[in-house]
Amino acid sequence: MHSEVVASRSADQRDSSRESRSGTPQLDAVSLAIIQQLQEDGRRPYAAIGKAVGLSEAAVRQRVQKLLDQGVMQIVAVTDPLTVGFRRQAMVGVNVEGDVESIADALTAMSEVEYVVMTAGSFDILAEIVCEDDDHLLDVINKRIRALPGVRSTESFVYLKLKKQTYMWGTR
Amino acid sequence: MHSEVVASRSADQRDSSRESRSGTPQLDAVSLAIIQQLQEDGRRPYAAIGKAVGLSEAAVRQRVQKLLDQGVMQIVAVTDPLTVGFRRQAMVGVNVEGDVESIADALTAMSEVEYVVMTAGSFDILAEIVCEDDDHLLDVINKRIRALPGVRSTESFVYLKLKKQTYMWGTR
DNA sequence: CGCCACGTCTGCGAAATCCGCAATCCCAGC
DNA sequence: GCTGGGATTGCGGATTTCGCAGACGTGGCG
Repeated sequence: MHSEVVASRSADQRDSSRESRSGTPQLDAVSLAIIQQLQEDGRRPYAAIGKAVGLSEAAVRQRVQKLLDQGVMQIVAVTDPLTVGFRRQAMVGVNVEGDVESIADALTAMSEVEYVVMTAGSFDILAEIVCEDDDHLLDVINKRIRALPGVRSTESFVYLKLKKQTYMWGTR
Repeated sequence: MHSEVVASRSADQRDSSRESRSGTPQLDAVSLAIIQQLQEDGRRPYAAIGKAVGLSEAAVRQRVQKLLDQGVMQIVAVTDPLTVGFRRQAMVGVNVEGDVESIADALTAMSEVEYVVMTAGSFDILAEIVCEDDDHLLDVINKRIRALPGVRSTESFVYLKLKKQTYMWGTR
């Protein structure tokens, strides 16, 4: 009933030969299993997680703390923006002349911008915007984003209906 | 030190005149403050939250449980896909002929698709895809998405660099 | 007005959980 | 074979969670 993870106890928690280029350590099967548990319920007690992954309560606690410290995961409350009073959302595609990264940084600094990613394709940057109403959205796009020096053009996609949003990376 | 929320105790926790059209109840200031606390740390103890928002431990516990039951928020672990072994991500814009929603549903059913939203603009649907490698990504886009009957065209934006991703709705 | 129903808040004791720490184990290097 | 570092375990003590009974405030109704 517990989908026990075997993983030959205390194998390679951090095998330095498997570091990704960004310096982020790879995760072993046990840590992955711990993350999965916490993706189902971020408040699940350490003892319960330990039983599921085959580790003691203290060991789970230690690994969770390390994962948090390393920034591999965070345990947070996520909400539906609509119920929290944000009624307009949009994805904005941005084309840039000159330094793309500095524009991306400028977008990152805006509190209405939830999500910024540099892409390959017909946009240089995609940014998701969360606003309270149409006026607010219009203001952010036309007055603030298009005003940035280096922004050549933008294209907006106003959200009509959010169909799916999961946080289950690795739970497949 | 605690940014106390006053809120004239036991005022309108759920004022039925302020229901949004979707039937989701509006949140009062105290619940919002609780959510903010949990957005900073999803495992923060109820007593600490209570001190911050001016409520007893039991009351906070009750409200959090209700927020979870109502689906207003969820407390989960979120990770950086890269560190969990997903090396390719892309946003895909989809154009549809016929029923948009049924295509959106089909995308929603795919485990590689993290995010599906119906939009106004030059795409009918935006979908975010999380894959293990290029082959996997290619397979999902060309074999699975473009094969859906009703999909007229797609345009892909492969992620080069994720600059920002927050879960702080309402914390502004 | 009195009364009741309903929802929320509080206080409190019992059970479960979290936390820190010292001891142990395991592997790699010398 | 010995040693060092990291991971794990076991264990009390402090803290937190949990369930529940009682209090409080509001609104409906005879």
